Amino acid sequence: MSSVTIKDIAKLAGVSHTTVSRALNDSPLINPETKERIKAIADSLNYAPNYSARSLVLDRSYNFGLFFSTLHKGTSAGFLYEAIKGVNDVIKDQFNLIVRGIDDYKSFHNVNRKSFDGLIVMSQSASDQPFIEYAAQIDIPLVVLNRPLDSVKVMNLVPDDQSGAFRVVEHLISRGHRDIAIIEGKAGFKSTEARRDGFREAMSRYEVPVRDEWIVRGNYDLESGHAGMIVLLDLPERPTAVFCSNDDMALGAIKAVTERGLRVPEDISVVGFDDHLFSSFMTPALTTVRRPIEEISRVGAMKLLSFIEKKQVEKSTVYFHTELVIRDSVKTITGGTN
Amino acid sequence: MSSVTIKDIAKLAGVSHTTVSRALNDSPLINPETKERIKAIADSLNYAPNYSARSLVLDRSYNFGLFFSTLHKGTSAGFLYEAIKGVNDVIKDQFNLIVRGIDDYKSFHNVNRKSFDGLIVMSQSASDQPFIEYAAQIDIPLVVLNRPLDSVKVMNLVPDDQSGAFRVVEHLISRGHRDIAIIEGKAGFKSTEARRDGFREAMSRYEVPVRDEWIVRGNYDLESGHAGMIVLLDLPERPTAVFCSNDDMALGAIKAVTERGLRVPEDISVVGFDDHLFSSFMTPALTTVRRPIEEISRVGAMKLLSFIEKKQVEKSTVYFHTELVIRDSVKTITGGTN
DNA sequence: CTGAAAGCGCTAACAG
DNA sequence: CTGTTAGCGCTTTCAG
Repeated sequence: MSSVTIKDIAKLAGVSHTTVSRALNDSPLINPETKERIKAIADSLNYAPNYSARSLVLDRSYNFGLFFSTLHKGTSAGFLYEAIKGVNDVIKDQFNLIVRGIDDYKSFHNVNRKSFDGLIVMSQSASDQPFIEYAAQIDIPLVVLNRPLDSVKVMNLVPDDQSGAFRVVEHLISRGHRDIAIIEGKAGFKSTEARRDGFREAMSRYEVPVRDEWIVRGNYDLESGHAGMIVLLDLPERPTAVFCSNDDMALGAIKAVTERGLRVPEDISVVGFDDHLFSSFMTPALTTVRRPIEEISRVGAMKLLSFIEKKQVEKSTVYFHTELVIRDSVKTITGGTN
Repeated sequence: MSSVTIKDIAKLAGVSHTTVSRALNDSPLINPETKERIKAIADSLNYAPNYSARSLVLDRSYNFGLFFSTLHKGTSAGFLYEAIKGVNDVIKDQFNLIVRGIDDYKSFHNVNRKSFDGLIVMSQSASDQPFIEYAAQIDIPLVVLNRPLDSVKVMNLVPDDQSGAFRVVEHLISRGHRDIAIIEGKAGFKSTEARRDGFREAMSRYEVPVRDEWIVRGNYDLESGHAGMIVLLDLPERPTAVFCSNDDMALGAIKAVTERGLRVPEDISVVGFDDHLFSSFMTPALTTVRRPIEEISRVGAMKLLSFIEKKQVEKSTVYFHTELVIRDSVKTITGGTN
């Protein structure tokens, strides 16, 4: 039961272990017949290479790190799911997919070229800036997804949140809304800013005034959307539409509306951002913006793979198109501008 | 920039690399002063051990495999999320958490003691039976979560789906329902059977007749819940309550009800299973059963950890309590039995 | 308390 | 086409 090595095979085949190594690695300079013979023996012995030994000599770990800002707080299930799915689809079983929360590290020392052939950072907040800078500095093949970086030069794949937010707010305006509120995302998240900027851009482009009391803070979770909507509903002058910075908060917001005996979209319109799996099944189905996390992850994994193979990295920022998804949570107000 | 080894440290410290190794591993038989000196040098050099080398000699990989039946189909985002969170919380950074879909393997050869110190299989269907049998046979520390096994003897941690289903159906009955339908889960999943059994158990215990046309198939996704409810709604005689075998299907089912201009729970009651994160925020908030995946994963990881440390495995089946969560999706029918 | 030497399993010159 | 030899970085006897 104890594991078989190339030496065992060598003995049985009557050759040197070097020949076995070459045969198993499909070296061209080896007799096709002996190669087959060796492979047959290896098969019959259920030989599996010792990756630690191979890693040691080849200086490759066969590890692919997928690092999230955190695994405890702020990461939504759908987000984790799409990212893992996207990356896994690409690497299959050529690499080990190692999932990590950056905030689980006390020290980054053990994150290095020896332990990881490459790193994908799924960045959700500026909190992982030190890690990204560390990774960039040790010169490990690296791809940073989701959060646009300014300082560090790396391969950076990000959704175009701002234009997505712009389009969904533009959509509200086109349906005749002029009293539009925003429930913002978590403070410090770049996406929070980008979505707010898209909101403001649309408002100013169409010359719709922004009212301070209609800007409320959230933190991307259900509860904060719920709480935020209550604040808005309690205002003397209510908005007719609310842009929630993600779908989770939109769900919480709609709950708050319902609890007051009001209805979406009849009494107040609500839009979200992300297009979660459940968003089309809510009542009403949620108008939102689709952020292609799975696609970004897939492309990120492919890029990283090619960096590793070519032993050379590119550095650039690539934006991925976000898409307005129109459903039933927005009411058309007569006298609309469109 | 090229990485520093214990030999480099040895040279600087004026000792042998053996001594460095011992110092860094906190061997007791070493002079405390030299130990400190060596550690200081190691720190200043940013030394990080080469895990491939250490693995080779120690015959440990530091890899912890978390294997799902599939990563493509059938695994819900929340499920993946809770499992990863639970396991990660336990192993922190002592191990690499390697996430895998069993159906991504062409051959299991590379899953062995050399590559993994231990395995957690999050089993969702009988399709991974061959894998589990393989793992049991190579005698690797192993824990199987979520799906109850009959043949193989391993450490098996599972939610008590049947009693959960029993309790939620009992709840329907206690609220006066006697016309109760079920939308079943994916065929071939053990959980589908267990929940069906709990349903039947409650029905027979309280002597409520089960009607064939009120048993409809689903496959655990939103769409199938939607489709299943349409079938039920089109029946000449409708049930007053529907037990959906998971929350995703309940969401789809409620959508179908709403589309018909009917309301939950006024016109028809709906309950689910799983207690997804969003279930309390649906309208109406969903009555369901909580399945403690995160807890099961956490306990599973702890067990596996101890197997690895003690170099000895236990084999038994442990059930985890599922919990009825009462919310607003069930109407009380007057003349109820309770 | 410390060092010399061996070896984990594998690949890669270098010779033939 | 094949074998000999060395060595990847680390831990562990075995001697001092």
